[in-house]
Amino acid sequence: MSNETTSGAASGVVHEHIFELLREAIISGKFSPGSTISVRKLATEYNVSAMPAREAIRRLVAIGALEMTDTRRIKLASMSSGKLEEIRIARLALEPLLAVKAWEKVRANPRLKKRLVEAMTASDTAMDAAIESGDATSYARCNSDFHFTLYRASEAFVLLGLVESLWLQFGPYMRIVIGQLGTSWLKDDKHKRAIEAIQNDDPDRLRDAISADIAEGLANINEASL
Amino acid sequence: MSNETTSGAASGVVHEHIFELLREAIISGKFSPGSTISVRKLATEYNVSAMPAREAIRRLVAIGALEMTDTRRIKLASMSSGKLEEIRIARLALEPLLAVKAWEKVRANPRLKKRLVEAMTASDTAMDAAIESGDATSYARCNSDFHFTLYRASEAFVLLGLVESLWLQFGPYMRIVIGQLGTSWLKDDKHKRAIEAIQNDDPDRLRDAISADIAEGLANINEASL
DNA sequence: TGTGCATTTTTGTGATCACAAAAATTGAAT
DNA sequence: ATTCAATTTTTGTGATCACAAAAATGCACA
Repeated sequence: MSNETTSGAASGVVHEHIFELLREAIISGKFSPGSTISVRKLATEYNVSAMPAREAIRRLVAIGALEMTDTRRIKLASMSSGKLEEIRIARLALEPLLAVKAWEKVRANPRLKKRLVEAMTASDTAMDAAIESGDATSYARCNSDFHFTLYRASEAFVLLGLVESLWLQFGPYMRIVIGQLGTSWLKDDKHKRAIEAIQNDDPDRLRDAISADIAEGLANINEASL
Repeated sequence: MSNETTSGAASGVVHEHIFELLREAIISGKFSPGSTISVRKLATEYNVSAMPAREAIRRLVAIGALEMTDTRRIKLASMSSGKLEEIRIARLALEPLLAVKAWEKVRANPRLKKRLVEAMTASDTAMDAAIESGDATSYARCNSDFHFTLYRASEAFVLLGLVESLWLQFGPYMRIVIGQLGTSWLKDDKHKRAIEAIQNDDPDRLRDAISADIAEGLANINEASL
């Protein structure tokens, strides 16, 4: 009964829809690292059969967002100081590049540039609101939105895929830190600096702002949770 | 009739075995970019049922080694000059880092260092033989072995995953170029420089050797196939 | 010989069942 | 109340079937 999901599958194929839902849940921090995920539980939760859940999980394992234990149980990717250091290095190597590439894409087209700046500002404003109201989940999503709005503008989809993989790996832990410490200590001046750098066509300043944001964010995880 | 494969699945789980076989086939260039891959054909070829083939394909699509067309057909990841440029940037950003990390790991331990140098030398020697005999497939595999022998020594598995994804994307096209032009024009002095740099504890020279090797290899693809 | 339509085959996807192994639960004995 | 063995449940994996859509093939017609 009811092959199609009751909510009406967004993208034609069910397992891709489940993948997106699960991905969003991970980024937003709706799973705590200890919790276990299983094919049948996921299928029940999203009201689909086992196959789409299996395929979604398989994809997320493939890109490092989920892990399989030695006994083939599924859980969020574990974290360690070494892994976090690797993520720091990789993000610092890739994300400033993506940011500058995005700026290069919109640089010559005032309309595009205006649209990008507006979208980034919108995410940043929403993030401020999330900080104000202490909503950690909303903060995590807005922060992700801010960065990927910028990065997507680069149209560099290979690099984008690598960076998405990294975000899925540290995202849940960022969320936990915020959950523990609250949002009052968060600042987003790096984001505002990045927006200004794009407006002023200053790639060096953009690079620095993104680098500083990455370093600060991951340092928080390192201090608080390890 | 024989659930277990007649050859006795190497790693306990069938779909992982198929994944490794398919991965190896892609790296070695056993698929031409035009050729189509399908669940049932793959299953028949490796004498397994459809499920393990599906899961292996799903994983390789997730990491960018395979692509799905708009009509959900499966093929090798396509290539373009823009994509190749992205791969170049990402490789130059990540692989020299991995190489230096590997050197840092073995630096203090003469036994480890000796073992690494010997393994790299072995791959390099085998690659020379492949160039000599004009065996493009063997060359592709040896070249991959050389780099990943080094990178694996870093024990930086997050970075390693990113780089593996990149190699699976450009690997087939490197193989094609070699197939078209033969192996006589290939040099591997960059590899020998990398080995010497490790022996002499010269990370700057190691970084440069790896960077030069990447730049040269990808430039060849760019010139020959696009 | 070339062209367009109809038929057949191939293919990705979803659903369901079986099975072994791991985890969770139960319950009895001390 | 605690411990440990026995039982039950959960879980990943493999196998198989159905279905719709796309690709390939065949064939008649010009």
